[in-house]
Amino acid sequence: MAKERIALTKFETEVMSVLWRLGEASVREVQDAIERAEPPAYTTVQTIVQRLEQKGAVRRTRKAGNALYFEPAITRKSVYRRLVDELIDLIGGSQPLVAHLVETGKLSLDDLKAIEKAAKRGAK
Amino acid sequence: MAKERIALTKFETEVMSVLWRLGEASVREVQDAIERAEPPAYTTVQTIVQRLEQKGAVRRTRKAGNALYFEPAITRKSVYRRLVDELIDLIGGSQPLVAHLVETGKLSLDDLKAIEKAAKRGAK
DNA sequence: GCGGCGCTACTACAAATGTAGTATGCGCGC
DNA sequence: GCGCGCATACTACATTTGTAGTAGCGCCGC
Repeated sequence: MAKERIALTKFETEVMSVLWRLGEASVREVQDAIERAEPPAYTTVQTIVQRLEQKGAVRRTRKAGNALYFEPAITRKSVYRRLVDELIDLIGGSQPLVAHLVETGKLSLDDLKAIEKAAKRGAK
Repeated sequence: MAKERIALTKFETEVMSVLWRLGEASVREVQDAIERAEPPAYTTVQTIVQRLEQKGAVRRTRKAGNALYFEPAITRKSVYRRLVDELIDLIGGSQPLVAHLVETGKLSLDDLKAIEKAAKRGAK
């Protein structure tokens, strides 16, 4: 389902997050879903969605009233993978990354155990 | 050692990586240390280093010949923390992040165990 | 059927970022 | 002690990104 060599900016990624969460949304709905101190103007969100459309990251699904609805055209996982890969590359390995998480208290040993268990079950 | 609310771009972060690795380096050395298909021009690297200096991320240490040497003025950890935090925020938690790593094969169960062990020892 | 309102399409623009050129200065080797 | 060459300081510029305004069209309600 697509090669997905699409680079997304921060804000674009944020919009994608909303779409992944909602499955489908109008520009208005995306704007409403973004929580910010200073919320972006409607047209700002619109521009981002348009850019995403040009990049092939979202596609139009339907029209309700005169509003268009959009859905993601790339998977959450593919985008995460890209971001995570970059970070791993920078930090120098996934193990150091996780070690960093533990060190800085972002992740507890219990968390690790939970993940292990889930992984074992999932891998079956 | 500094509040370190410094935002770094991708390229800037790359340069910082070199400096953390080398401890101290001239612009020329940084340029040489960057591996790229198309290596950046000397002055390009120079510009980045200058911007880093303005941001307070690096500082001059000494002069050898007529070349300046620079060293990091912010810690690797503080930058990592920032990047990791952003990613966690986006993905929605550190646990999902690690889960993603395991799922996509970036991290094995053995890695997890190793990290756990190390953490236990370290935390003592 | 028509008017208003919301939505889209298009345009604009400032700041950040990546990339590099030019002018000039200074140190080292001869 | 002088000039060559590398390094610096300054300037420049295209692109990307964030942010938003405006013009105009098409639905829906009346």
